[in-house]
Amino acid sequence: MNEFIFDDYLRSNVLLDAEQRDILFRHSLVREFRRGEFLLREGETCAHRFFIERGAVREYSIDPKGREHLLLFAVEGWFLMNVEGVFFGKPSSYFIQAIEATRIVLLDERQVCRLTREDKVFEELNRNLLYEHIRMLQARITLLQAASAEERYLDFVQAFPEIPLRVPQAMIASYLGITPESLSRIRSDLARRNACTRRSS
Amino acid sequence: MNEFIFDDYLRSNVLLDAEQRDILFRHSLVREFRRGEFLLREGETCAHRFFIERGAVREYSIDPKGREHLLLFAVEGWFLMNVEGVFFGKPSSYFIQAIEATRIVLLDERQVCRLTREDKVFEELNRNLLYEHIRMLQARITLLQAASAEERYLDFVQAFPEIPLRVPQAMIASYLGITPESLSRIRSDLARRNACTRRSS
DNA sequence: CGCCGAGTTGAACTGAATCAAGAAACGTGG
DNA sequence: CCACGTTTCTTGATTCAGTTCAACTCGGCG
Repeated sequence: MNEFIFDDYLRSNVLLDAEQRDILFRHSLVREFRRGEFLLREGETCAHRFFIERGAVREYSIDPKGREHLLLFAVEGWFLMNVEGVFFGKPSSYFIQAIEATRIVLLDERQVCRLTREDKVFEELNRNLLYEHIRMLQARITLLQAASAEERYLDFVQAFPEIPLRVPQAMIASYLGITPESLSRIRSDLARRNACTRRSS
Repeated sequence: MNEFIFDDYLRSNVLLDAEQRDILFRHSLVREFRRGEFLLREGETCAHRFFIERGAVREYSIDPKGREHLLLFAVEGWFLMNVEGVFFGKPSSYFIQAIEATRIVLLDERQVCRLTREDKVFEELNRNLLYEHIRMLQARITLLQAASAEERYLDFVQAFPEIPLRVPQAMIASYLGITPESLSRIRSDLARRNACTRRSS
Protein backbone atom coordinates (compact mmCIF):
# COMPACT_ATOMS: atom_id res chain seq x y z
CA MET A 1 0.00 0.00 0.00
CA ASN A 2 2.97 2.28 0.40
CA GLU A 3 2.93 3.40 -3.18
CA PHE A 4 -0.39 5.13 -2.50
CA ILE A 5 -0.62 8.76 -1.57
CA PHE A 6 -3.62 7.73 0.55
CA ASP A 7 -1.10 6.17 2.89
CA ASP A 8 0.86 9.43 3.04
CA TYR A 9 -2.35 11.28 3.70
CA LEU A 10 -3.30 9.09 6.62
CA ARG A 11 0.19 9.22 8.10
CA SER A 12 0.40 12.97 7.97
CA ASN A 13 -3.19 14.03 8.68
CA VAL A 14 -5.12 11.54 10.68
CA LEU A 15 -2.70 10.24 13.31
CA LEU A 16 -4.01 6.69 13.18
CA ASP A 17 -1.72 4.00 14.52
CA ALA A 18 -0.43 1.24 12.25
CA GLU A 19 -3.20 -1.14 13.23
CA GLN A 20 -5.97 1.34 12.49
CA ARG A 21 -4.46 2.15 9.11
CA ASP A 22 -4.29 -1.54 8.45
CA ILE A 23 -7.99 -1.99 9.23
CA LEU A 24 -8.84 0.85 6.91
CA PHE A 25 -6.68 -0.54 4.12
CA ARG A 26 -8.11 -4.03 4.40
CA HIS A 27 -11.59 -2.60 3.93
CA SER A 28 -10.73 -0.28 1.13
CA LEU A 29 -10.85 -0.93 -2.56
CA VAL A 30 -9.00 0.67 -5.43
CA ARG A 31 -10.82 1.44 -8.65
CA GLU A 32 -9.81 3.08 -11.88
CA PHE A 33 -12.19 5.32 -13.81
CA ARG A 34 -11.71 6.50 -17.35
CA ARG A 35 -12.40 10.06 -18.41
CA GLY A 36 -16.14 10.65 -18.38
CA GLU A 37 -16.97 7.59 -16.29
CA PHE A 38 -19.35 7.99 -13.39
CA LEU A 39 -18.43 7.25 -9.80
CA LEU A 40 -22.04 7.88 -8.87
CA ARG A 41 -25.28 8.80 -10.59
CA GLU A 42 -28.27 10.80 -9.49
CA GLY A 43 -30.75 8.67 -7.56
CA GLU A 44 -28.16 6.15 -6.38
CA THR A 45 -27.40 5.92 -2.70
CA CYS A 46 -23.69 5.82 -2.10
CA ALA A 47 -22.29 4.81 1.27
CA HIS A 48 -18.68 5.06 0.14
CA ARG A 49 -16.08 7.69 0.64
CA PHE A 50 -13.71 8.41 -2.18
CA PHE A 51 -10.09 9.28 -1.76
CA ILE A 52 -8.57 10.45 -5.01
CA GLU A 53 -5.19 8.86 -5.71
CA ARG A 54 -4.81 10.33 -9.17
CA GLY A 55 -6.96 12.38 -11.50
CA ALA A 56 -9.86 14.78 -11.05
CA VAL A 57 -13.61 14.53 -10.60
CA ARG A 58 -16.63 16.78 -10.42
CA GLU A 59 -19.96 16.58 -8.61
CA TYR A 60 -22.84 18.18 -10.48
CA SER A 61 -26.58 18.15 -10.87
CA ILE A 62 -28.80 18.39 -13.93
CA ASP A 63 -31.90 20.57 -13.70
CA PRO A 64 -35.25 19.87 -15.42
CA LYS A 65 -34.12 21.90 -18.43
CA GLY A 66 -31.09 19.64 -18.86
CA ARG A 67 -28.54 22.21 -17.73
CA GLU A 68 -25.58 21.14 -15.61
CA HIS A 69 -24.75 22.89 -12.32
CA LEU A 70 -21.38 22.15 -10.83
CA LEU A 71 -21.29 21.75 -7.07
CA LEU A 72 -17.61 20.93 -6.57
CA PHE A 73 -14.33 19.71 -7.97
CA ALA A 74 -11.85 17.34 -6.35
CA VAL A 75 -8.34 16.29 -7.35
CA GLU A 76 -5.76 13.80 -6.08
CA GLY A 77 -5.09 13.95 -2.39
CA TRP A 78 -8.64 15.02 -1.58
CA PHE A 79 -11.47 13.24 0.11
CA LEU A 80 -14.78 13.36 -1.66
CA MET A 81 -18.17 11.90 -1.01
CA ASN A 82 -21.80 12.43 -1.68
CA VAL A 83 -22.83 13.96 1.62
CA GLU A 84 -26.46 12.96 1.16
CA GLY A 85 -25.53 9.28 0.87
CA VAL A 86 -22.63 9.03 3.28
CA PHE A 87 -23.97 11.09 6.17
CA PHE A 88 -27.69 10.56 5.71
CA GLY A 89 -28.14 7.37 3.73
CA LYS A 90 -30.26 9.21 1.19
CA PRO A 91 -30.14 9.01 -2.60
CA SER A 92 -27.85 11.43 -4.34
CA SER A 93 -29.26 14.37 -6.26
CA TYR A 94 -25.87 14.71 -7.94
CA PHE A 95 -23.64 12.94 -10.42
CA ILE A 96 -19.99 12.34 -9.63
CA GLN A 97 -17.90 11.95 -12.75
CA ALA A 98 -14.22 11.52 -13.58
CA ILE A 99 -12.86 14.49 -15.52
CA GLU A 100 -9.59 12.70 -16.24
CA ALA A 101 -8.40 9.12 -15.89
CA THR A 102 -8.76 8.72 -12.16
CA ARG A 103 -7.72 6.26 -9.47
CA ILE A 104 -9.96 6.16 -6.44
CA VAL A 105 -9.58 4.49 -3.05
CA LEU A 106 -13.05 3.50 -1.92
CA LEU A 107 -13.77 3.34 1.79
CA ASP A 108 -16.81 1.47 2.96
CA GLU A 109 -18.86 3.75 5.18
CA ARG A 110 -19.58 0.96 7.67
CA GLN A 111 -15.87 0.63 8.38
CA VAL A 112 -15.47 4.36 8.63
CA CYS A 113 -18.39 4.42 11.08
CA ARG A 114 -16.78 1.76 13.22
CA LEU A 115 -13.54 3.73 13.36
CA THR A 116 -15.50 6.86 14.07
CA ARG A 117 -17.24 5.30 17.03
CA GLU A 118 -14.08 3.75 18.41
CA ASP A 119 -11.67 6.58 17.92
CA LYS A 120 -12.12 10.15 19.08
CA VAL A 121 -9.60 11.44 16.54
CA PHE A 122 -11.43 9.83 13.67
CA GLU A 123 -14.75 11.10 14.95
CA GLU A 124 -13.29 14.59 14.93
CA LEU A 125 -12.00 14.21 11.38
CA ASN A 126 -15.36 12.97 10.22
CA ARG A 127 -17.21 15.83 11.86
CA ASN A 128 -14.80 18.30 10.32
CA LEU A 129 -15.40 16.96 6.83
CA LEU A 130 -19.09 17.70 7.15
CA TYR A 131 -18.38 21.03 8.79
CA GLU A 132 -16.05 22.10 6.01
CA HIS A 133 -18.62 21.04 3.44
CA ILE A 134 -21.25 23.24 5.06
CA ARG A 135 -18.83 26.15 5.36
CA MET A 136 -17.99 25.80 1.69
CA LEU A 137 -21.67 25.80 0.72
CA GLN A 138 -22.46 28.82 2.84
CA ALA A 139 -19.45 30.78 1.61
CA ARG A 140 -20.45 29.95 -1.94
CA ILE A 141 -23.96 31.29 -1.43
CA THR A 142 -22.60 34.56 -0.09
CA LEU A 143 -20.28 34.84 -3.06
CA LEU A 144 -23.00 34.07 -5.59
CA GLN A 145 -25.35 36.52 -3.87
CA ALA A 146 -23.13 39.52 -4.19
CA ALA A 147 -19.79 39.10 -5.94
CA SER A 148 -19.21 39.84 -9.62
CA ALA A 149 -18.17 37.07 -12.01
CA GLU A 150 -14.58 38.29 -11.89
CA GLU A 151 -14.52 38.37 -8.09
CA ARG A 152 -15.93 34.85 -7.97
CA TYR A 153 -13.26 33.64 -10.39
CA LEU A 154 -10.47 35.27 -8.40
CA ASP A 155 -11.81 33.75 -5.20
CA PHE A 156 -11.89 30.36 -6.91
CA VAL A 157 -8.33 30.44 -8.25
CA GLN A 158 -7.07 31.65 -4.89
CA ALA A 159 -8.83 28.80 -3.07
CA PHE A 160 -7.89 26.12 -5.63
CA PRO A 161 -4.99 27.35 -7.77
CA GLU A 162 -4.30 23.94 -9.28
CA ILE A 163 -7.77 23.28 -10.63
CA PRO A 164 -8.07 25.90 -13.39
CA LEU A 165 -4.89 24.47 -14.92
CA ARG A 166 -6.38 21.06 -15.58
CA VAL A 167 -10.15 21.07 -15.89
CA PRO A 168 -12.03 22.38 -18.94
CA GLN A 169 -12.97 26.03 -18.72
CA ALA A 170 -16.58 25.29 -19.47
CA MET A 171 -16.79 23.37 -16.18
CA ILE A 172 -15.24 26.21 -14.22
CA ALA A 173 -17.73 28.56 -15.82
CA SER A 174 -20.54 26.26 -14.72
CA TYR A 175 -19.09 26.20 -11.19
CA LEU A 176 -19.01 29.99 -11.14
CA GLY A 177 -22.47 30.32 -12.62
CA ILE A 178 -21.40 32.13 -15.81
CA THR A 179 -21.08 31.27 -19.50
CA PRO A 180 -17.81 29.89 -20.96
CA GLU A 181 -17.57 33.00 -23.13
CA SER A 182 -17.69 35.28 -20.11
CA LEU A 183 -15.02 33.29 -18.33
CA SER A 184 -12.80 33.49 -21.39
CA ARG A 185 -13.17 37.27 -21.42
CA ILE A 186 -12.53 37.56 -17.69
CA ARG A 187 -9.34 35.55 -18.04
CA SER A 188 -8.02 37.55 -20.95
CA ASP A 189 -8.85 40.79 -19.11
CA LEU A 190 -6.92 39.63 -16.06
CA ALA A 191 -4.00 38.45 -18.18
CA ARG A 192 -3.84 41.81 -19.92
CA ARG A 193 -4.01 43.70 -16.63
CA ASN A 194 -1.37 41.46 -15.06
CA ALA A 195 0.92 42.06 -18.01
CA CYS A 196 0.55 45.81 -17.48
CA THR A 197 1.20 45.79 -13.74
CA ARG A 198 4.22 43.50 -14.18
CA ARG A 199 5.74 45.78 -16.77
CA SER A 200 5.23 48.90 -14.69
CA SER A 201 6.59 47.43 -11.45
CA MET B 1 -46.96 24.86 28.68
CA ASN B 2 -50.07 24.08 26.70
CA GLU B 3 -50.49 27.61 25.47
CA PHE B 4 -47.30 27.19 23.42
CA ILE B 5 -47.33 26.14 19.82
CA PHE B 6 -44.07 24.37 20.62
CA ASP B 7 -46.17 21.87 22.48
CA ASP B 8 -48.43 21.40 19.45
CA TYR B 9 -45.37 20.98 17.28
CA LEU B 10 -43.93 18.26 19.45
CA ARG B 11 -47.25 16.45 19.72
CA SER B 12 -47.84 16.40 16.02
CA ASN B 13 -44.30 15.98 14.62
CA VAL B 14 -41.95 14.25 16.95
CA LEU B 15 -43.95 11.48 18.55
CA LEU B 16 -42.35 11.87 21.94
CA ASP B 17 -44.20 10.43 24.88
CA ALA B 18 -45.44 12.66 27.71
CA GLU B 19 -42.39 12.05 29.83
CA GLN B 20 -39.95 12.96 27.05
CA ARG B 21 -41.85 16.14 26.30
CA ASP B 22 -41.73 16.92 29.97
CA ILE B 23 -37.95 16.52 30.08
CA LEU B 24 -37.61 18.78 27.10
CA PHE B 25 -39.88 21.42 28.61
CA ARG B 26 -38.11 21.42 31.93
CA HIS B 27 -34.84 22.16 30.18
CA SER B 28 -36.19 24.78 27.89
CA LEU B 29 -36.37 28.48 28.42
CA VAL B 30 -38.66 31.08 26.91
CA ARG B 31 -37.26 34.45 25.87
CA GLU B 32 -38.72 37.51 24.23
CA PHE B 33 -36.77 39.56 21.72
CA ARG B 34 -37.69 42.99 20.48
CA ARG B 35 -37.45 43.96 16.84
CA GLY B 36 -33.81 44.27 15.89
CA GLU B 37 -32.49 42.39 18.90
CA PHE B 38 -29.88 39.71 18.35
CA LEU B 39 -30.39 36.08 19.29
CA LEU B 40 -26.77 35.48 18.34
CA ARG B 41 -23.83 37.46 17.05
CA GLU B 42 -20.94 36.58 14.79
CA GLY B 43 -18.09 34.97 16.73
CA GLU B 44 -20.30 33.65 19.52
CA THR B 45 -20.67 29.91 19.94
CA CYS B 46 -24.27 28.97 20.43
CA ALA B 47 -25.24 25.53 21.67
CA HIS B 48 -28.95 26.30 21.75
CA ARG B 49 -31.72 25.46 19.41
CA PHE B 50 -34.42 28.00 18.84
CA PHE B 51 -38.05 27.21 18.36
CA ILE B 52 -39.99 30.26 17.24
CA GLU B 53 -43.22 30.68 19.13
CA ARG B 54 -44.10 34.02 17.59
CA GLY B 55 -42.39 36.48 15.28
CA ALA B 56 -39.71 36.19 12.62
CA VAL B 57 -35.93 36.13 12.52
CA ARG B 58 -33.13 36.14 9.98
CA GLU B 59 -29.64 34.65 9.90
CA TYR B 60 -27.14 36.73 7.96
CA SER B 61 -23.45 37.51 7.61
CA ILE B 62 -21.59 40.74 7.06
CA ASP B 63 -18.70 40.72 4.59
CA PRO B 64 -15.50 42.80 4.90
CA LYS B 65 -17.12 45.60 2.91
CA GLY B 66 -19.94 45.81 5.44
CA ARG B 67 -22.60 44.36 3.18
CA GLU B 68 -25.22 41.98 4.59
CA HIS B 69 -25.89 38.58 3.03
CA LEU B 70 -29.00 36.80 4.14
CA LEU B 71 -28.67 33.06 4.68
CA LEU B 72 -32.19 32.24 5.86
CA PHE B 73 -35.47 33.36 7.37
CA ALA B 74 -37.54 31.61 10.02
CA VAL B 75 -41.02 32.33 11.38
CA GLU B 76 -43.19 30.93 14.15
CA GLY B 77 -43.50 27.17 14.19
CA TRP B 78 -40.01 26.67 12.80
CA PHE B 79 -36.87 25.32 14.33
CA LEU B 80 -33.78 27.39 13.83
CA MET B 81 -30.22 27.14 14.97
CA ASN B 82 -26.74 28.13 14.05
CA VAL B 83 -25.54 24.88 12.51
CA GLU B 84 -21.90 25.73 13.15
CA GLY B 85 -22.49 26.06 16.87
CA VAL B 86 -25.09 23.39 17.49
CA PHE B 87 -23.69 20.58 15.35
CA PHE B 88 -20.01 21.40 15.49
CA GLY B 89 -19.45 23.52 18.57
CA LYS B 90 -17.76 26.21 16.49
CA PRO B 91 -18.24 29.96 16.61
CA SER B 92 -20.91 31.39 14.35
CA SER B 93 -19.98 33.31 11.24
CA TYR B 94 -23.55 34.65 11.19
CA PHE B 95 -25.83 36.96 13.10
CA ILE B 96 -29.30 35.85 14.08
CA GLN B 97 -31.66 38.78 14.57
CA ALA B 98 -35.34 39.27 15.35
CA ILE B 99 -37.16 40.93 12.47
CA GLU B 100 -40.30 41.43 14.56
CA ALA B 101 -41.09 41.12 18.25
CA THR B 102 -40.32 37.45 18.72
CA ARG B 103 -40.85 34.78 21.35
CA ILE B 104 -38.33 31.98 21.33
CA VAL B 105 -38.21 28.63 23.11
CA LEU B 106 -34.56 27.89 23.80
CA LEU B 107 -33.47 24.27 23.98
CA ASP B 108 -30.18 23.45 25.58
CA GLU B 109 -28.16 21.36 23.17
CA ARG B 110 -26.93 19.05 25.93
CA GLN B 111 -30.51 18.00 26.65
CA VAL B 112 -31.22 17.57 22.98
CA CYS B 113 -28.09 15.42 22.72
CA ARG B 114 -29.24 13.24 25.55
CA LEU B 115 -32.62 12.73 23.92
CA THR B 116 -30.89 12.09 20.63
CA ARG B 117 -28.75 9.38 22.11
CA GLU B 118 -31.61 7.77 23.98
CA ASP B 119 -34.31 7.93 21.39
CA LYS B 120 -34.08 6.69 17.83
CA VAL B 121 -36.95 8.93 16.72
CA PHE B 122 -35.26 12.02 18.05
CA GLU B 123 -31.97 11.00 16.50
CA GLU B 124 -33.74 10.74 13.17
CA LEU B 125 -35.34 14.16 13.58
CA ASN B 126 -32.00 15.69 14.44
CA ARG B 127 -30.29 14.11 11.46
CA ASN B 128 -33.06 15.33 9.19
CA LEU B 129 -32.68 18.90 10.37
CA LEU B 130 -29.06 18.90 9.28
CA TYR B 131 -29.91 17.08 6.08
CA GLU B 132 -32.59 19.59 5.16
CA HIS B 133 -30.21 22.43 5.90
CA ILE B 134 -27.66 20.99 3.48
CA ARG B 135 -30.31 20.33 0.84
CA MET B 136 -31.46 23.93 1.17
CA LEU B 137 -27.91 25.24 0.78
CA GLN B 138 -27.21 23.09 -2.26
CA ALA B 139 -30.49 23.95 -3.94
CA ARG B 140 -29.79 27.60 -3.31
CA ILE B 141 -26.38 27.38 -4.99
CA THR B 142 -27.91 25.81 -8.07
CA LEU B 143 -30.53 28.53 -8.19
CA LEU B 144 -28.02 31.33 -7.76
CA GLN B 145 -25.77 29.76 -10.40
CA ALA B 146 -28.29 29.77 -13.16
CA ALA B 147 -31.74 31.20 -12.45
CA SER B 148 -32.76 34.78 -13.21
CA ALA B 149 -33.76 37.14 -10.40
CA GLU B 150 -37.43 36.60 -11.26
CA GLU B 151 -37.10 32.82 -11.23
CA ARG B 152 -35.35 32.98 -7.86
CA TYR B 153 -38.12 35.16 -6.47
CA LEU B 154 -40.85 32.84 -7.75
CA ASP B 155 -39.04 29.84 -6.30
CA PHE B 156 -38.80 31.66 -2.98
CA VAL B 157 -42.47 32.65 -2.73
CA GLN B 158 -43.48 29.14 -3.71
CA ALA B 159 -41.29 27.60 -1.00
CA PHE B 160 -42.22 30.16 1.69
CA PRO B 161 -45.43 31.96 0.70
CA GLU B 162 -45.95 33.53 4.12
CA ILE B 163 -42.57 35.22 4.38
CA PRO B 164 -42.79 37.90 1.68
CA LEU B 165 -45.96 39.18 3.37
CA ARG B 166 -44.22 40.12 6.58
CA VAL B 167 -40.50 40.75 6.20
CA PRO B 168 -39.07 43.92 4.62
CA GLN B 169 -38.48 43.63 0.92
CA ALA B 170 -34.90 44.77 1.27
CA MET B 171 -34.19 41.59 3.24
CA ILE B 172 -35.81 39.40 0.63
CA ALA B 173 -33.73 41.16 -2.00
CA SER B 174 -30.61 40.40 0.02
CA TYR B 175 -31.68 36.76 0.33
CA LEU B 176 -32.14 36.56 -3.43
CA GLY B 177 -28.89 38.36 -4.17
CA ILE B 178 -30.46 41.37 -5.92
CA THR B 179 -31.09 45.04 -5.11
CA PRO B 180 -34.32 46.22 -3.45
CA GLU B 181 -35.11 48.26 -6.56
CA SER B 182 -34.90 45.19 -8.78
CA LEU B 183 -37.16 43.22 -6.48
CA SER B 184 -39.70 46.03 -6.53
CA ARG B 185 -39.72 45.97 -10.33
CA ILE B 186 -39.99 42.19 -10.46
CA ARG B 187 -42.99 42.28 -8.13
CA SER B 188 -44.79 44.99 -10.06
CA ASP B 189 -44.10 43.12 -13.32
CA LEU B 190 -45.58 39.94 -11.89
CA ALA B 191 -48.58 41.79 -10.47
CA ARG B 192 -49.26 43.39 -13.85
CA ARG B 193 -48.93 40.07 -15.67
CA ASN B 194 -51.16 38.33 -13.13
CA ALA B 195 -53.77 41.03 -13.54
CA CYS B 196 -53.76 40.41 -17.31
CA THR B 197 -54.01 36.63 -17.14
CA ARG B 198 -56.81 36.84 -14.59
CA ARG B 199 -58.78 39.23 -16.73
CA SER B 200 -58.33 37.11 -19.84
CA SER B 201 -59.22 33.79 -18.19
C1' DC C 1 -4.54 15.99 -44.03
C1' DG C 2 -8.99 17.25 -42.40
C1' DC C 3 -12.03 16.89 -38.70
C1' DC C 4 -13.68 17.96 -34.14
C1' DG C 5 -14.23 19.88 -29.68
C1' DA C 6 -12.51 23.61 -26.81
C1' DG C 7 -11.47 28.20 -26.43
C1' DT C 8 -11.51 33.01 -28.26
C1' DT C 9 -13.32 37.20 -30.13
C1' DG C 10 -16.81 40.44 -31.85
C1' DA C 11 -21.39 42.81 -32.09
C1' DA C 12 -25.86 43.25 -30.52
C1' DC C 13 -28.83 42.69 -26.86
C1' DT C 14 -30.73 42.32 -22.15
C1' DG C 15 -31.26 41.83 -17.21
C1' DA C 16 -30.02 43.98 -13.33
C1' DA C 17 -27.31 47.77 -10.88
C1' DT C 18 -26.92 52.47 -9.94
C1' DC C 19 -28.32 57.00 -8.90
C1' DA C 20 -31.87 60.11 -7.95
C1' DA C 21 -36.44 61.64 -6.90
C1' DG C 22 -40.89 60.96 -5.17
C1' DA C 23 -44.77 58.32 -2.76
C1' DA C 24 -46.43 55.45 0.68
C1' DA C 25 -46.35 53.25 5.20
C1' DC C 26 -45.03 53.27 9.83
C1' DG C 27 -44.02 54.27 14.59
C1' DT C 28 -43.56 57.75 17.94
C1' DG C 29 -44.60 61.60 20.69
C1' DG C 30 -47.50 65.26 21.38
C1' DC D 1 -55.88 60.31 17.28
C1' DC D 2 -53.43 63.13 14.46
C1' DA D 3 -48.97 65.20 12.80
C1' DC D 4 -44.49 64.41 12.23
C1' DG D 5 -40.23 62.53 10.73
C1' DT D 6 -38.16 58.28 9.31
C1' DT D 7 -37.83 54.39 7.00
C1' DT D 8 -39.45 51.53 3.13
C1' DC D 9 -41.05 51.10 -1.38
C1' DT D 10 -41.72 52.62 -6.10
C1' DT D 11 -40.57 54.63 -10.45
C1' DG D 12 -37.59 56.59 -14.03
C1' DA D 13 -33.22 57.36 -16.63
C1' DT D 14 -28.90 55.72 -17.38
C1' DT D 15 -25.06 52.59 -17.23
C1' DC D 16 -22.84 48.28 -17.11
C1' DA D 17 -21.93 43.35 -16.59
C1' DG D 18 -22.89 39.32 -18.59
C1' DT D 19 -25.60 36.67 -22.27
C1' DT D 20 -26.40 35.30 -26.79
C1' DC D 21 -25.30 34.04 -31.30
C1' DA D 22 -22.10 33.60 -34.79
C1' DA D 23 -17.67 33.38 -36.83
C1' DC D 24 -13.11 32.17 -36.27
C1' DT D 25 -8.61 29.99 -34.26
C1' DC D 26 -6.08 26.59 -32.31
C1' DG D 27 -4.36 22.07 -30.86
C1' DG D 28 -5.07 17.21 -30.75
C1' DC D 29 -6.11 12.97 -33.07
C1' DG D 30 -7.91 9.65 -36.31
